[in-house]
Amino acid sequence: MDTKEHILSSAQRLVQQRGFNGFSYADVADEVGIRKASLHHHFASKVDLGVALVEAYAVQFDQALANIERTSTTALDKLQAYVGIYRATLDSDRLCMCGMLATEALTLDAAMLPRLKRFFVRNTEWLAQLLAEGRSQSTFMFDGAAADHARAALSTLQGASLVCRSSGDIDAFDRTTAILVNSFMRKG
Amino acid sequence: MDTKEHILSSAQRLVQQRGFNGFSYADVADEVGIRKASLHHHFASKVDLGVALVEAYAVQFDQALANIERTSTTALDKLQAYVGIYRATLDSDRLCMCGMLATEALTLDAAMLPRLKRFFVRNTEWLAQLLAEGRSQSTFMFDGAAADHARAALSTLQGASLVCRSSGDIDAFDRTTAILVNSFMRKG
DNA sequence: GGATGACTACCTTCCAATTGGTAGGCTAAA
DNA sequence: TTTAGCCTACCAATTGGAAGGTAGTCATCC
Repeated sequence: MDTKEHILSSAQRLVQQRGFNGFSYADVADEVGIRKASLHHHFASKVDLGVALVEAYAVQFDQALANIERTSTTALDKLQAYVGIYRATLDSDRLCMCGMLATEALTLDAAMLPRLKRFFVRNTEWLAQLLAEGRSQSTFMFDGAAADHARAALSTLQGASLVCRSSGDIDAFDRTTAILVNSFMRKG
Repeated sequence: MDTKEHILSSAQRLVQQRGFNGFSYADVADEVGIRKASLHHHFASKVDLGVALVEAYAVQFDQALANIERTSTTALDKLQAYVGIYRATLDSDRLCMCGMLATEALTLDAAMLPRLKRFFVRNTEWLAQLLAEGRSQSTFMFDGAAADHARAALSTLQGASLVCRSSGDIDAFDRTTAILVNSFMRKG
């Protein structure tokens, strides 16, 4: 139980830093301090571990979103807090785990894909509602479907994280997200 | 020579689809139709292959950019043609090779990283010049440094590709890029 | 209360397959 | 005669995983 969580958090970090094809059971075992075979006791196969990782990550993200709803009041605050999630991830030398997995999708077991997809749907829906809320309050301004702008915003955040990993320039990430947030603000 | 190019194009596709950690020398050898050991004759190590891949990809991209300059006249046309590169990549079930590599950066040999970085710098600079050109012609409109908007646009394209790989929804990709292009257009 | 059995968590040992890579030899062209 | 290009045949290390054993913790039933 404690060990299981230890495994999950260790493996999650490894995926976020190195990708699903970039770590092995041996890596996780070393970090957790148990033998490789004991890992198989908790997660019979690497696919099982992968599925558990995506599901655990979805729960974490839902909690983070709920936390934003609780602590932020305005639509702008919420949007900035959402950006802050990605910023914090970058700060710990990680990428969004599902962004990482998405690039590796063609190599992943079929069992992981629907869960992965759901993560993006969930995020897009949450953002869409936020944007729609902001528009109805005249805080935000944009043309067209909120869902499309939500997906575009999510894309920008994922892409900015990826670009930042190559450049190492986190200030550039901040400027990108500033442009993103600003694009929703009323002009004039 | 012909074989060498065959190896490069095969390996490039493998990286774009499965990532640098998602393919092996055996995979390439099978596709090219030679033995694994013969690969080592052309590229002594996988790192050497990786370096050659990034350099070849940079050349390809430079050619594609030059091609845009030659065939497109307006800034808007050029921007749309640039988006078209990513769209075509998605259509062949690939991601931008350097986007793929960027996510795996923490697992790559140090020799690949400066080349990878240069790709993003090059793209950002090209886009920045395009955006600046469009603004000076009053085709585009945006506040602040063109370089920052260029980086943001690149981020959106990379991220939209990644999200599309998970959703499989290429229409959504088109809507995202439409929003991106539209964000530079004069309003009212 | 003590034996029983089920269960959890971990272990050592082993496995076949795959990884990137080496050594050395053959052939054909320059 | 050298060299480029390819081969067969290896290699050690690592991969994910299977087999089977041990120790502790339960609840249950006589």
